[in-house]
Amino acid sequence: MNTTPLTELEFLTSYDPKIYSRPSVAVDLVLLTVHERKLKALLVKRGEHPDAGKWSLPGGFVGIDEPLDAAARRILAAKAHLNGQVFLEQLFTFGDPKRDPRARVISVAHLALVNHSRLLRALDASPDTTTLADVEVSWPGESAGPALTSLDGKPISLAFDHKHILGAAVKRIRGKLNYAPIGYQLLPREFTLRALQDVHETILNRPVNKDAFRRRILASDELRATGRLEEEVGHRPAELYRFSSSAAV
Amino acid sequence: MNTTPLTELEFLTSYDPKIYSRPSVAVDLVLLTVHERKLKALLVKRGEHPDAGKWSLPGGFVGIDEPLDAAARRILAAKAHLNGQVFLEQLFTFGDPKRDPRARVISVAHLALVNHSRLLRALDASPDTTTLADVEVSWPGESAGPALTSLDGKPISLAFDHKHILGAAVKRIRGKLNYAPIGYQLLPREFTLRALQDVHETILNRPVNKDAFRRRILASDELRATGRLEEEVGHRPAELYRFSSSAAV
DNA sequence: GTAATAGTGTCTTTAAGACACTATGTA
DNA sequence: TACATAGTGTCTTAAAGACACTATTAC
Repeated sequence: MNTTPLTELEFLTSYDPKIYSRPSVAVDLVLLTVHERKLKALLVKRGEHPDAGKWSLPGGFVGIDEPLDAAARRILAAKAHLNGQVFLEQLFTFGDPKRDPRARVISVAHLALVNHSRLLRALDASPDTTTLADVEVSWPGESAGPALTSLDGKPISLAFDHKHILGAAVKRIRGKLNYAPIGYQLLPREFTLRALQDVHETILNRPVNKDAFRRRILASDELRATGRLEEEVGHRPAELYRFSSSAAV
Repeated sequence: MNTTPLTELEFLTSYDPKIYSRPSVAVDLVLLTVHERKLKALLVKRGEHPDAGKWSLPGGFVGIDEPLDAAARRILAAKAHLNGQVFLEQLFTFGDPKRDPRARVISVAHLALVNHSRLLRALDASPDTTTLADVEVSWPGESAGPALTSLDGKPISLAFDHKHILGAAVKRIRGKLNYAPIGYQLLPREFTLRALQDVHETILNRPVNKDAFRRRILASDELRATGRLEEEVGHRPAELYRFSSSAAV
């Protein structure tokens, strides 16, 4: 058996005759945050056709030697000016040949979560081609579908298949809430249990039982009480907690 | 604003200067089945370097106009001779730049499930470069890691990063068992509750409570009793069930 | 009849939900 | 003081686990 390494070109042409019509690979980013009991996603305004003027998820092509998550973090830094620790995970790969009318572009969608005030500070340094749109999903529980987005109460439509990517992101974060401690990613380092419950209710789009929520969260040993209280709230202040393995933010 | 459509070449060269060094995109397939209380995966023997002679997951490049799931089904037909209805879902996209030493190949891994006897019939028509290897995973519950594979009790190592792809597949199917009716995908059209429980125990690699399992499965309304009994079993025969929405197999 | 597994009934345990009650800050 | 929300204690409910018991077929 011939074990002499082929050159990359030999390999590709022998294995993949369509080497010169390979798909492009991009990363699109669903950056979610929660503010005032609303789920919000970062969008950027498209400057070029197709869909020029429409809002879209931030994205970009993957470098030839760049890991997928590195591309996602590069886009996170470029479009949202977020550099430090940010929750990020791969979501799903969208590969419909017609999803981009110009060419075959396969998009490896990623989900990122960041707390609202940190995001606002970062976006202050951004051009005004970005916005935080409200995200609404009508479907409950385990079902799924596209997400609806609006700005100042007015519905907006997204470029390409981005409403489906956003829908997949909402489904993912709803599912993860049940078994993974991710709510704190959307809050400042110290927060009250009520604030965490608000985040859960916003994401799930339904009320959650206060007693059971407190019992479950505290029993899970994921939070650490600080002993300090919130201030200036006009009523009895709640105790502040931190996430236990404080690699957070 | 110029709204004249660019040609694809103009678009790609302006947007993606590295057009001529784009990654290749492949699909790798984790085809799982269960037989005699063992989880098994379809492997193919590599004929070419690197890793010539090693076992690997079946895979192939994605056509320029081919949807990702279509590529997965094409590979399913080519490597396992499976053509009809087969459970298939996208798993995860593996994009480490060094995962293939020859070139940048991004792999969109897919998970497929099929019942053992149907698979054996299909594989009868296959060359002997395929095998069904035993899959073992040591990590329990929600944790994860690479999978171990063995043939006739002897450990085998897989090509590329395929042990990690296989590990992700086992994690996925374990998670899905908790909320989705997928066990029946691994059984013939009619099966006993005990057989379904065996499948669950094999995948989860732990015993499951018989009473609770029966109650939960029957309450979920996913199964339909046939009224008929299994035969020739040497003891009291169990009733045969079918999956309710019998799009199955 | 015995062996072996199928299938049922019921008690215990665990976690969620309901709800009333007390606690403690601001105004 | 009133008010609003924080936080606790306990009862109810739902589902899982434990376990004993009956049922039915092969032999």
